[in-house]
Formats: sequence, structure tokens, C-alpha cells
Amino acid sequence: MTRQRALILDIIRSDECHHTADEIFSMARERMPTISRATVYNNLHSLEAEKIIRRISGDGSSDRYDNAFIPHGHLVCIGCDKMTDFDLPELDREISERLGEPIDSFELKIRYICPSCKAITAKTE
Amino acid sequence: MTRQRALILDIIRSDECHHTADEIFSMARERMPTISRATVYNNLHSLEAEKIIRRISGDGSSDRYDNAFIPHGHLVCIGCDKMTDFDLPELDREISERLGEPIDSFELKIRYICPSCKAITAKTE
DNA sequence: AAAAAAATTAGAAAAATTCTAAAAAATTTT
DNA sequence: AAAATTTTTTAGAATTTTTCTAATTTTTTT
Repeated sequence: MTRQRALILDIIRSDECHHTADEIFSMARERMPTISRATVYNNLHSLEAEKIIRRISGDGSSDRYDNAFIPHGHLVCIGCDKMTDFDLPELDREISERLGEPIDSFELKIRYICPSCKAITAKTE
Repeated sequence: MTRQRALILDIIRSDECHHTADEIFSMARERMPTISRATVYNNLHSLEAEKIIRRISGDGSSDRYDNAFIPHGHLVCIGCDKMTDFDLPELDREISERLGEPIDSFELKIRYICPSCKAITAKTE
């Protein structure tokens, strides 16, 4: 556990949003101006491999990183692109039952129109 | 519907595997040597927007494209990286019930150890 | 058939990620 | 605690992936 690794982990943990590698790099730079981009990528990979954080595939854009706690999915609004967590405490059990095999992990992304975008659409029509 | 667009769609439809944009470009080149990379990307984007095909976020690597028929998830083996389809005909209804909102679409990736990798692991131990 | 609109092309540009080799930091051994 | 070893970091180059641009071609409309 190096200072760089601790910093990267702290950035991911102290913020409920899911940041891209580049955002994490920029935020890390503010607190440690010599940190290298490669270090950020290296640590994101190793932290992911150790299941300390989770990678969320970017919908088109870059991947994002998430604090890996309880299993949950992600709601992505097709209007404003905002991403929010969606609790799914039973889904991993349900999947492995349906599959008949134990699973390692899952990633679920749900595209929908968020309440505030829905309100805007309703007003315009 | 141009010849290029038809070719790209045919490549995606005539193969059960899920290819990356670059693979689709290479396959398209074999059949139409003048087709441009930008055309492949443009068409993949528009076909996705029209919901004729689906994009599957790449687990680390490039995104892949899939024939968008019935809702299904993807099994990805953490041993050999192979990706297979996994039928989930009810999941979109279940999600929108749990969410209390209609959804546009979902993408589910399940990481597990496939039967053949499991057999190899069992043998080695 | 001419005009307008849309799509394609090739290549440049941008963005995202990985690689490399040297230096620094951390860990282990003596 | 010093030396040796291993691991990590650094900076920047290189690679990979995707997007953009402006000119051309194709398609559609008038």
C-alpha cells in the first residue's frame, strides 16, 4: 500500500459519483502533483483485480470506477447521461440460480429517462 | 440504406459472435475494399440509435455489437474471456417493476467461470 | 436532369490506454 | 541498520480506439 495507491482509493471512496480514470488522475494530481497517469491506471487495475473497487463499463465513453460494496446496478438516463446507483441485493443470487452455476460478479446498466428529464419532456409537449 | 450499411448489418447478423468495431471494419474491408473506418463507426452509431443493433460495453477492451433481438444478458468467463448470450426474457419487466418506471433497455454482464475452464481448474488441483 | 441532401472516403486529429526503461520507494535478508 | 532484492512509480513515447474534417460520391427530391 503506497501513498499513491492510498490516494487513489481515497478519491474513489470519498465521493459518491463514479469517476473516469482521467478524472481520478486529475483529482490525484491536485493532491500529489507528481503522480503519474500510469500509476493511476496500474492501481485502478490492481484494485479492480483485488475486488477492492469495481469498474463500470462506460456507455460509449470511458469506464468509471466504483466503490465495490454490496451488489448494485446503475441507472443511466438517456436524456442527461447522469448515472445513479440502484440497489439489487438479491440479483446475484437470482442469476446464479437461473444459471445453475456460481457467479463471480455482475454488472447491470439500466437505460431509462430520469424523473427530471421526464418532467422536461412532459412540459415541452 | 446504403450498400455499406447493409454490409455492416449483414456482418453483425450472420455471426453469433459479438465483434468489435475494428473487427467489423476488417471483415467489411474483405468484402468491400474501399469501405472506410469512419463509415463503420457512423453506421454502428446510427444502427444503435435506431435500436437495430445493440452495443455491449467491453469489459476492459473495445465495445462489441450484437444483433438486438429479445432482451438478454451476456456471460463472460473470467478464465478465457469468452462471451456467450444468456436469455433473460423477463428481466426488463422485473427491473421496471422494481424501479417503478418504464425502462429503455438494460445491459447485464455476468462474470463467471465457464464449464470448460472449470474442468481445467479441477484437473490442475 | 438539375439541385439539394445525405452518406462515404481517406486521412488527420483527438482521446484513452498501455508500454518502457530508469529512478525511487518499500520490503526482505543478512 | 545496511545491503540486496523486489516492487512501484515516473515521464514520456507508443499504441489503440474513436472522432472529426473537408472533399467526393451517392442518393433523394424537385
